Amino acid sequence: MENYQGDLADIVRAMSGGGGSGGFSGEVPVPEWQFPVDPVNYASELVDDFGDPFSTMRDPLLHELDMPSTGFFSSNKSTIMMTNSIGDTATSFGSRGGGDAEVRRPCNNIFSTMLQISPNAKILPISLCDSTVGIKNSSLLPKDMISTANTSKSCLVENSGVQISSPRNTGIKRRKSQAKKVVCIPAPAPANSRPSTGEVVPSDLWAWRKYGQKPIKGSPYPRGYYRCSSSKGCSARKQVERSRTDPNMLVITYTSEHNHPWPTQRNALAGSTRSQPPKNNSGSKNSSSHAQKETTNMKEEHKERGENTDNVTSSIVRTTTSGGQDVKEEEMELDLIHDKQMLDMDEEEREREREIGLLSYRPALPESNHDDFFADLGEIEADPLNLLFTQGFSVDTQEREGNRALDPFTSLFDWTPNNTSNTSFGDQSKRGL
DNA sequence: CGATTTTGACCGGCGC
DNA sequence: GCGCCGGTCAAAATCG
Repeated sequence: MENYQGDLADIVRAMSGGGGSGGFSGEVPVPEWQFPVDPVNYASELVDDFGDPFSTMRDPLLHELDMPSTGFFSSNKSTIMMTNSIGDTATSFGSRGGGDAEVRRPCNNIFSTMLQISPNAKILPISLCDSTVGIKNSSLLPKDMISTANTSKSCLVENSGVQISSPRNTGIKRRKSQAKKVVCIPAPAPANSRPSTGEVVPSDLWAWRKYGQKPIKGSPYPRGYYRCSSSKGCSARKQVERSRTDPNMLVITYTSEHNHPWPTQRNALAGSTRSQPPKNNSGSKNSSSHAQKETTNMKEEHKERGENTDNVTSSIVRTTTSGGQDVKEEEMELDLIHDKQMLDMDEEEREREREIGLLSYRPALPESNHDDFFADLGEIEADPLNLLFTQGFSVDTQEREGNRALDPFTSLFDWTPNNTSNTSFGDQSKRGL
């Protein structure tokens, strides 16, 4: 296994090549099956229009996820993208029986696994979460990529845990009868990078102000509560927590809608404007807070277990719900499906799933690079990532240039060295413009 | 000085 | 009714 810089290079190459116009396309042979369909046209199929109450919300992050030419993420509630950690092997998972999932393209990039579910498919996330099912149904998936499936699975299951499985949550949701949208993304930074808060949240164009943090029962990781500060009176909120099953993933739950357009200036800090913990611990607040303990413990735990906390994986699922009763029914149904799938496994399969769950994918990383991965990422940002986000994504560069003024995400991904103050993943200490 | 984070306290729903 | 728990409030600290 290569180190992460190498992996990232692969990722960039793969994505560029996959996009068909990337600068790296000539460097690495890209299998023809990587993009059997035109990415733009393909992505256009993913435009969500299923009556999703959030379809008009246009959350920048989610809009980002919709970026057609990137194939980066998909917020389509009927589409789940699973990616692996190295971007060199991929497959697509179908739901159990393969009936609901239409494998549109096996792909070979960082966002390697993408599948589109028929809008008619009633059961979405859980069935897709079942990595074992995917493995069973996939002849393309090497055994060593099982953990990749698990990474996604963990996330998706986490989604189910956040939004679906918890009876307590169901009560709360029913009480509030609020539509929620759950997004699972790879944690942009290892948990130990911000000891005081535990999380670095990928910023979007909204300005989020953190108004609370709570330890969540059953999860070693606290949950942060953010509200939109772009506009007074905006009721948009989000909750950010690290997936308890996959600490590499962040689960972001969006609640309510923005009642205002996107900020014209990017001052969004995604709830984390300070990259550095307080230098002076002698303040009235004890810096060795619960969150810090948690994240520190998590770091050490991962080290002990030899886990790579910097897994470059991503998985997105958007689950849109509205109305308490529907939510409850959906939750129950999904739980039943998942339980049934578990029951359907033979013992060996269950054992394998348990192993997967415990032993997530572990690329062999030089220990010295472990903690500094995202620092390294920042270093190479001006290189492949810059190319990635300023060029490599552009299947239709001219069109995107033309839309630049209208598309906040062109600036979001504009990680040019001269624009590092706007970078979100690596450095969130910078305030707004 | 304004914006933001931190964090303990408080509130309200739910289950027992 | 009580306790648990998630969500929110708000004062103090911090940062640029």
